[in-house]
Amino acid sequence: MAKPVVREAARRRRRPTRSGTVLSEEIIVGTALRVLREHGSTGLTARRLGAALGADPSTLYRYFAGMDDLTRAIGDELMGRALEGWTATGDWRADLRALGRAIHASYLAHPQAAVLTASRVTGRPREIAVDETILGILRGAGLADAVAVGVYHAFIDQSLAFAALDAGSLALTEEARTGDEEMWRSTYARLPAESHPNIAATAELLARRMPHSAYPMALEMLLDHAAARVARSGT
Amino acid sequence: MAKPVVREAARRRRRPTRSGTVLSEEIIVGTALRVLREHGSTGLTARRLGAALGADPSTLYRYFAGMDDLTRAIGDELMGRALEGWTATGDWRADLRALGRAIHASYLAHPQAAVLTASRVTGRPREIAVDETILGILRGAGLADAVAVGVYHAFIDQSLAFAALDAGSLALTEEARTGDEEMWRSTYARLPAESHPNIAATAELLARRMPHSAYPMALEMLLDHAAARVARSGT
DNA sequence: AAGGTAAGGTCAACCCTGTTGGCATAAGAG
DNA sequence: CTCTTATGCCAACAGGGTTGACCTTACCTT
Repeated sequence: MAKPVVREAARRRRRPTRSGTVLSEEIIVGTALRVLREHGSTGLTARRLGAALGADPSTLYRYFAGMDDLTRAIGDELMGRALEGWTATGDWRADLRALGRAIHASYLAHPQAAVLTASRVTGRPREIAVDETILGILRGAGLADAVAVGVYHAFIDQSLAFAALDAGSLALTEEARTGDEEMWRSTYARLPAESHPNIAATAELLARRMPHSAYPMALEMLLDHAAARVARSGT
Repeated sequence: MAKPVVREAARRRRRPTRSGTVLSEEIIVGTALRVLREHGSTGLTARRLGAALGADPSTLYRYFAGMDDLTRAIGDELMGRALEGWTATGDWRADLRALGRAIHASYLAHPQAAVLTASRVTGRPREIAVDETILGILRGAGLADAVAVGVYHAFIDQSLAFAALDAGSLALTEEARTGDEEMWRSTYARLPAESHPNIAATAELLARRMPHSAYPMALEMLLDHAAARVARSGT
């Protein structure tokens, strides 16, 4: 690595780019989110981001080790925003539900960015803060460590996995205006009842439900499971 | 599109490539799976696949509209394999559990391919066959259509979402031998107890559990939920 | 069996991508 | 005020998907 990246905290000199803007990790990540929204999940390129920042593409390598490193920073930003829009109440079940929805919503607020990042563990500070919070809620509810870790694992993986999946269709819909509901109606509703009796019988219900996320339902299932464990540990 | 793709069924002439092999969608998809396994989830390129097939990269465009189209065909292949390794017994709960595990296992058998495809709905024939099967199991169990569609939605999305997530770490581990468990131990176990008391208290449990999939647990939660609905509908 | 049609393999070229080494310049330390 | 060096810029590299033109040969028709 000929050009070692300087940590944001240790950054001293702030030299403006040719177009006048002064860069920072924060500004770069924010601009990357905008570029992703405008150009789709595959539209974030070093050249395009450089142009959006008014800087040479290679300048990015002064702030991130590569596009992959930048991608993880974007993911951490979404995690951070999820935690910002959440406050503890003391009711573990309500808190966990709210946190799950906050994570899901934070990623879905930037579907194109979520597609890139949601299926990756970043190991960055704000993701770790979320993990700490979840474990705190579960242990605070009275679950034994082993059980808390199990529920935590299912919770975070489920939240991220659904965020990635749901963001995928959302981003796709916005990129190519195919209309997902239309796809369901056009593809699935046309299947003959002889070969696909079950799809044919439920085509209308499918078309109405599939464009929406199954995450809320999965989240409630997880909360039910956790509640059962909490009740058992209480006796 | 100057070169319209000929549907596989309508393909008449089978002209061997320069190196002698005769192409087909099946051979291309199979070779793509091999290339993915050998070169990682980002290692499937038109040029590399062409070389592996002993054909010019542009030949691929006679069979698929583009790399994206090929990607969806790969995903459908994995779905097809999942359904092949599954047989109905008549016990809805056992059948659904087995099918979920078959889907999950089929994708994880090709982690690099799964990363590319699991977060996408292909709308291709074998994916539709899986959907039809799931709905058949649930309706056969006696669930009302609206409930069956809801459980189906959660089931298929959960299975695909976890497949994508789990494949991600699996593919990553195989690509860059970083060792995911090591990452957990090195990053999370080092956090000071003052700032991260809950992670610190459960670090060992986390390191042991996080490298494994949370899908089995999530699947059982879904089956419990479905069983409750079946019981209610029976009364 | 001969001939025509076009499917399908090949080639060269296009513009895109991430990334890097060398260079220029100005910010901030002393 | 000077010096160091962080930081922005430039040019270039290898490799990516994709396409239009070309050629060859498998197959259908006669």
